[in-house]
Amino acid sequence: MEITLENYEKLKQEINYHNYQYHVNDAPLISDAEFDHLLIELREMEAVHPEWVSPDSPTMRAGSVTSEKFAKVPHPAPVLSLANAFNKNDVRAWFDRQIKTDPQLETCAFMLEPKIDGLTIVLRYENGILVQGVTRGDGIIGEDVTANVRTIKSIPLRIPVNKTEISVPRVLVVRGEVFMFNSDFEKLNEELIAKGEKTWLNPRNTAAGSLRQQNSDITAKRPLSIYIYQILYHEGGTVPPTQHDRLEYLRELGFPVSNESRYYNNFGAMLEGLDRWTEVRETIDFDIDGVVIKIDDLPRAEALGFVGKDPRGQIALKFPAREVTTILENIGVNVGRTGVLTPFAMFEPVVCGGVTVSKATLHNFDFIRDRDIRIGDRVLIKRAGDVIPYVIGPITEARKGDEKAFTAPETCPVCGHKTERLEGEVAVYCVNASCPAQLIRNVEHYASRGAMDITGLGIKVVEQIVNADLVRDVSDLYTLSREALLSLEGFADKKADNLLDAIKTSKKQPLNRLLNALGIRGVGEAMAELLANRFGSVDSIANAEKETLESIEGIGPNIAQAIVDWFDQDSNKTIVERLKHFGLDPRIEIQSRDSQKDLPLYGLNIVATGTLQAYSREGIKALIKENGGKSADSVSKKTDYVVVGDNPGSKAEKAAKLGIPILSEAQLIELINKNQ
DNA sequence: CACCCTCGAGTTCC
DNA sequence: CTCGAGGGTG
Repeated sequence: MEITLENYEKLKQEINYHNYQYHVNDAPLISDAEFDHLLIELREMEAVHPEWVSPDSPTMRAGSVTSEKFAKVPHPAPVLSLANAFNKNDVRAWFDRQIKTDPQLETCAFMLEPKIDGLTIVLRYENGILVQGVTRGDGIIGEDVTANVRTIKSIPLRIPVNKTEISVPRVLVVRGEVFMFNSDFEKLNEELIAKGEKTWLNPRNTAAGSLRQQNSDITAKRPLSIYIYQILYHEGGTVPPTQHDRLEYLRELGFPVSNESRYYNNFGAMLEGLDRWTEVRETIDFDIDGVVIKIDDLPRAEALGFVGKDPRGQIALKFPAREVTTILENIGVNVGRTGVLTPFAMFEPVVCGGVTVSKATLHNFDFIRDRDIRIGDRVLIKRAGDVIPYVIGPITEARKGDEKAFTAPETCPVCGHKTERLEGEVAVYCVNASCPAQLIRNVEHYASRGAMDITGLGIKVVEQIVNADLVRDVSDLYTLSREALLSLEGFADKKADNLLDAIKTSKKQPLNRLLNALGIRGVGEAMAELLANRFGSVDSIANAEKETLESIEGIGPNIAQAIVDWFDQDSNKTIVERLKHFGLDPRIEIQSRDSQKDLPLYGLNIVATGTLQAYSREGIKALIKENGGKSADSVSKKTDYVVVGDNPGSKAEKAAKLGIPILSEAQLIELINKNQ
């Protein structure tokens, strides 16, 4: 059965009905085996969507749960869930409702706390000794995982940990969230990779799996952490009546308590305080899926009562999910300009990080095999750097058995030619030199921004002119006539003229751009620039010996060979000749190293990131190079400065981590002027 | 030879 | 952004 909320509810009802027939009417309609099968299916759905599980789920019923792994333990007080808010308006509406019930709340104080993406755990202390650790379960009854909980090093086995003067209630039951720090998670996965074992999908997944280990020795090896945030129950002694004092009290007893919680003495301040969390989410070392807003005065909050299972005195402001699951419907294959076949995932559209995504690259066929991704799988998706969708891996627990493995196609999906896998390479190639897909991608690359920068010649138009047989290689672009373009769909005078104009203008592009545009294997923006500065013309590169090329720093035997091979091919010789014939033969003065020496940025590696004000990305790179600096695209230890604009991404973070000085645009210009 | 860095190539959505 | 491959270094 497909995993949808509708099916889930239907299945739940069905099971509850059979349960009733069996236990109440004593007249079962189906066999025990069939009943168990339904339960298993339900549990699979719940494994994928834990958020669907409500107390009326048959899997939550004590005794009916077939999992015999852990003993059932009733909680001393309900372990409640929270109502959700998705924006500040929801928060306001929530508070307005509470004021109606209790007008004196108008001036009340609040706590904001991280809503950690982990697993709720309830810890029971008797006479200061940890006696039991229980999962949340349905909120009424949980599972005894004491042995596993004991292995979490930050959980005190005895309280108070060091301040003996604090009195502890005879029985103290606290609630916390078990999770894994992102850094610990990454380290764990690195170790698994080193051992060649399967990696975990995400910290939450790992924490959940670790806590449900039968063998607590395994749990002990997992770097689990916990933050405590609630006193669920106590017998004897007194506990502070406000949330912020309680957190302080818990901290003094020796419990780990998050440092991110904040106190606000009125609603307006709290509302403003919510803004802080966007940044907190970025910077802290653990995943949070929201902020919990709590009325600080706990007796008052409790007096508000409940909506269903949710206490009215608290609400969770949920962030848009960054990681979501969806069904992998199919795997498609693209053909790149080099002939590389690249698989991509087509999945049921889902909202991830605020936008709907339906496709993501799968990089290569080994990636699919190594992660064991199958068509029909429920897969975990995230937006890498919050932009590009990325398939983390399959949720194997949700498998039903009809998922299909995927293997690299033996023929090109576009031209049908046999594919090949080169020795020692991961990529699978379509080796047909005249594969139309390759031609289209090739022309697209030629016209692209880093290359000849022909505006108006995007993938769609390239497809049109190639399919109409107007262009068989890039040199044909310069033979395009107005009439021919006008015969294409969507082309009128204006569009045709603009395109012809842009093509004509491209004849004046400098040597480095033309070299990049040719699409020689291994020669991109950076290599093209290197070659241009060393050789000065296309001909001089074409005539260069392999050894000469190899002697250049940054060019090794492979790239040197690729360059020689490219210029050896007759079809390419023709292209170069024709381009020259149409007036494309850029030359530049060969640069010696010494001529750069006096420039203000000589010897400096500079990376630009974020949206800049005065310069475009291209512009700032040119500025850096004009002044003798090197402009790279990624930050490393060798980077001297990072120029940061608005909305910087991970590069700015990495720079901060490595202690690399950060410059604004203005500071860069200052640096240039100062050194002149 | 292992490791780090850089580059190239393919990619998503608005 | 991610991955693979090429190049350089200790």
